[in-house]
Amino acid sequence: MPSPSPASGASSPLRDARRSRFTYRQLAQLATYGTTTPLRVIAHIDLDAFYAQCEMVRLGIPEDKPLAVQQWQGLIAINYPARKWQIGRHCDVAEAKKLCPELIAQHVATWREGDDKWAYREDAAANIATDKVSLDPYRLQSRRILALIKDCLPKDLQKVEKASIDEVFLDLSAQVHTELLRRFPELSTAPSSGDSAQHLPFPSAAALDWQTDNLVVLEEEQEALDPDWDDVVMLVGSEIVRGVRAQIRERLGYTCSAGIANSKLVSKLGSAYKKPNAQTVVRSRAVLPFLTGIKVTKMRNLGGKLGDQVVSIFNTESVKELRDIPLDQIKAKLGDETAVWLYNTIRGVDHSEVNSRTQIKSMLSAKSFRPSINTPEQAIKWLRIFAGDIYSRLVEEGILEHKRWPRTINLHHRHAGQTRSKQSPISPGKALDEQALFNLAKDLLHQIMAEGDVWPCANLSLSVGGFEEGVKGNMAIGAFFKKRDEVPPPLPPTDTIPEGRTAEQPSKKHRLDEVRSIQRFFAKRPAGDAASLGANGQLHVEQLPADDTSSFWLDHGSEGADTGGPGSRSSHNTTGPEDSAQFAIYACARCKAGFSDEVSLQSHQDWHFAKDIQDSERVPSTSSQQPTPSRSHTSRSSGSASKRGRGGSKLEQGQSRLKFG
DNA sequence: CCACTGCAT
DNA sequence: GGATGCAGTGG
Repeated sequence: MPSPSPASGASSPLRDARRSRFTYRQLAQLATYGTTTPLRVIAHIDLDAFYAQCEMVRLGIPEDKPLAVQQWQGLIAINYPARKWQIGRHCDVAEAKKLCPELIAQHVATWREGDDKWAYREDAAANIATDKVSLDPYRLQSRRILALIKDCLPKDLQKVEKASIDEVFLDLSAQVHTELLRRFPELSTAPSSGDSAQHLPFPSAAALDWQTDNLVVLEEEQEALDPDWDDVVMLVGSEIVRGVRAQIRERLGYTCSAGIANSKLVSKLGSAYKKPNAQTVVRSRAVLPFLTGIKVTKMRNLGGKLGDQVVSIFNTESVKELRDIPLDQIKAKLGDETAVWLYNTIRGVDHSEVNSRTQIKSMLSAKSFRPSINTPEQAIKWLRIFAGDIYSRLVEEGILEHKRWPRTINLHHRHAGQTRSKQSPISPGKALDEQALFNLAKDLLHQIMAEGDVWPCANLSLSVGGFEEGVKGNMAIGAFFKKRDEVPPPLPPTDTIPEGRTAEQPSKKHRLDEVRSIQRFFAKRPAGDAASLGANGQLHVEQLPADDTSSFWLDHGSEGADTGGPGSRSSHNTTGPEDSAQFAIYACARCKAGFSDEVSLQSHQDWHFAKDIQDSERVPSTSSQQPTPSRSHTSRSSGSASKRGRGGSKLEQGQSRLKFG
């Protein structure tokens, strides 16, 4: 249980000078992802200015060129070269160009009424009234990166949580544990007393080589302390992360920053500490000094109202000053639970779990209207576009193969500063196509309109969620080659990886939801189609296609920052995210297999897809205390979400065609 | 199960 | 600020 006692473990006062502060038990807990061991190793990886990098890679723009991603007149991502010109998120395009005339402002892709697919369009910004942003290109890149990260880690010792489109948390504990036993055989011999509370011997190798890592600067006396196992595990973790980052860079062309620490909380702050393209290790001895330099509102869950409340109540943003406030005094202001959570947080104490989850739980398509819209006809036009957008993404999720199936649909609406929403179940028994989604959405709109006060409407959004897993890997591979058309809904084996716990959260209750459990199985990935980190923490690269990096986006590049609309592009095609568009024959980017036609390649890629799913089902999970309400988690890697570009004309990477109404 | 709120990128 | 996504609260 979380106790407000200061920081990490090992507080035995009667320590043998030649023994570690840590015990055999604490070491052993690494193997099971114990959430409270002070030896735990968590990494947070954050892509640098992600959308901007996606455009740089897609367009083949040299790394040092300033580029920003434009959305209407605003900027939603600014790469690091552009930041040198003081360009920030608050700038609009005009201001930014004034600051830096050479800035490349690439507008995001958009859906356009009457068109059946998203596209990069030169005139997007001028068509805010008819276009809606599509973030699909970034979702696709996100998936590729995530799949690669998973491929870099041992299949049976990985725990990966997709935290957002451009961030992941890794719990490296089990992998580090394995590596530790390999490097330090003395750890494998049981404690002489047979008591796991016995302290470990000191690590035999004294000096640790941190290579290019950033270490938080410490006072000399702190730094002078002998390295103990908490330092060693961080070193091993940072080696793993360095390898993963190198792969992301080499194979996909993206840079990222990472933090390695004992908790999600601190690792996340660590990844932000130095950017771009750097990693920061926060050893346990460095946690308090590190946090001292950070504003409380920068800490997770304190960036909003609660953070403001804390600042105004205690009259300081300083973590250091807040640490001087007695717990009781915080309790008096914030209530016991929140107070304890805050007390721990500002000391870097966070036992929240890294959830094995890489799949999306809901998807949303939204539009803010400037100016507002005023009629049902206008609204319905947008519902059509939302339905198209969401349907195409559902297809990517594997709805056609029943891999996943959404159970609810939700329409939100904003009027006069107020928002209202209506939700309804999606019949699991009926075919779900674009038209069906559209009809459901219209229904919800009518319900909302029935309650009045709708117009003018400033915002509409349609979302689906409550995904359930459908028939998955237990399907023979052959089944993936069958026709994919409307199929009956999935009869999902309701499932969930037993996991979930969020040790402490501010001011929230922890409902004990049903934690349904599942058995996952499946054959192992045939060795050799990916880079992986062996138990020794070294990166092993086995036959990953060299062209994987260059073929995907880069072949789009040479035309510069043009519109890229399907109509404006000539010779590259793209049927799927993995293909090598520049070759006449169809080659699988994953394994180099060649095919003579698109259909064969697609089938082959579907096989990869299926295999990825299977592989990803094997992540172990553990439980500890305090359940968190969770529905169905499970993980999959989607190294090759298969896209169908059926039809003749060119599509952007990963696009799918839609029929609008 | 539904509607809403808060936090986050 | 806009487009997303997640988790939690309370009815």
